Amino acid sequence: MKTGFTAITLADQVEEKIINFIKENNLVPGDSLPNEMEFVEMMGISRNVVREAMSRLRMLGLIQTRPKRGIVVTEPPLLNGLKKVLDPNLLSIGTIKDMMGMRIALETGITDFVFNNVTGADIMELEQIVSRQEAIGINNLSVEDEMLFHTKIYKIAGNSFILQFNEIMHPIFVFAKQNYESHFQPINIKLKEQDRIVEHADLLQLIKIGKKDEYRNAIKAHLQPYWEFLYNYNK
Amino acid sequence: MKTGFTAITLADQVEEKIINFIKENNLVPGDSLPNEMEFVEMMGISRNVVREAMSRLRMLGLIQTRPKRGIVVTEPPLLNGLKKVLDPNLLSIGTIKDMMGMRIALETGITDFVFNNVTGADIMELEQIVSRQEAIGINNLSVEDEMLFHTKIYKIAGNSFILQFNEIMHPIFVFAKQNYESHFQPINIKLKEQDRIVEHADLLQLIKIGKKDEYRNAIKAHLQPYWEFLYNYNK
DNA sequence: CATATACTATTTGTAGGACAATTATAACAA
DNA sequence: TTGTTATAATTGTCCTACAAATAGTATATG
Repeated sequence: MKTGFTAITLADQVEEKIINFIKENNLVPGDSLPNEMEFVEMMGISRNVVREAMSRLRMLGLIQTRPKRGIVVTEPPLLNGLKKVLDPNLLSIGTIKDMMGMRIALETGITDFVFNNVTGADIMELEQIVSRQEAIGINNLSVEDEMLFHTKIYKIAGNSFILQFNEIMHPIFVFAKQNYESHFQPINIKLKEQDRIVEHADLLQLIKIGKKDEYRNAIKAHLQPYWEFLYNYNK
Repeated sequence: MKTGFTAITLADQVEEKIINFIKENNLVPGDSLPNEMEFVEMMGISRNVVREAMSRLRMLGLIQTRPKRGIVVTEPPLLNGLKKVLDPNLLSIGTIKDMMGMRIALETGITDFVFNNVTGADIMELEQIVSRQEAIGINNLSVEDEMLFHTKIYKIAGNSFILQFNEIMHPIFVFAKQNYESHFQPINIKLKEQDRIVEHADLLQLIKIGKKDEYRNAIKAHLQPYWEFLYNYNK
């Protein structure tokens, strides 16, 4: 049985042609595109097909369309597509594991940026986050609590693309954490057996005393259990 | 003048509803969706609108559609959308700079993975790449030549998502490199004034002798000029 | 009985026409 | 000059029709 094959539709081709049209004519955000009927005539196809293609580009944020005004090129938000597609239910464990790996690489990789940019005010904010989390108790931390600390770290790094990427990865982290904890419940039992777990307080301390290399190792140790766990996990 | 506002169309809403339908019913790759006409009746809209929404999901790789068979959920390739949208002409310098920053963070961040996974065969392959590049001469390296070395590093890291991401970022790297070199031509003049440039041969040497921390600093030094350059660059 | 072939019905793919909704532009009025 | 109104152009939505592909069934064939 033939499987997986999907025909290339006219909409697919027209979508590509329109993207090429933008590139070949060096259009930049703010420039106008020909209107729907002009594309219809240019390509000898029906308006429906043009509209399907435009609808795609519109969703990606590559164009904006308004009655009478026509079609205008816009600066696309880069991660629109990824956001819509990133549902752990639809992804293989291998993919989820790779994404957690990417997250680890990213968060260790921004260490230099973090240490370059961090201010006294940042540290104060981190201290507040940590003390609030200690009040809650490490065993009761929700994923959102957990996220607060990391998001602040990303903000200090000062790269809005990375920040955005991290936000979008959130469902993956939720998935990894929930499944991890449902296996090693309660999580702290498992962790007490090992060397003491790396907590946010430890990470903050390393930032405060400027131990960059130790921080890099610590943040990795903080995240890696979830990644390693995914090796043995079956959905 | 009102600007930037784009109406929320029916297609936008239907797209969202279909995605929610998949999530709420816990559909996984291989499961079937209701066909077009069923959605038409469910939502009281025209078939055109449903088709626009489906066309979007199809583009993202979230579904496959075939006559008679209907609509089937598929595991989405995560970066379909990003790939279509990533054209340096359409992006602000700030965004491009952030993406280069992400690349630097990623490539430094995978250092641990690289050193954990690297084999003798990998090193031999890297040696071949480096010696070929030295034959060409560092000043004559095309972006594609340059890329060969880095792509191999990413492969060693063994994370296909990161590898894919790097491939998609290629246009950004081309843009950064070309503009950098058109400012400091020839690039080597500029670099000779500084401490000796970090070349692929140096990176390879550090891998061979297992100097992980030095490698991490070196790979950063190797890439950072492009990133810093973007600060002062105006399109 | 097994296997290949042809048929049928269903569903997506494409086309074209009609009208509604929106709004940039022009024309006009104050 | 400024504000209002009319207009015309363009996208947004709906509808109908048919083409193309194909899963499933029926039929023919060895």
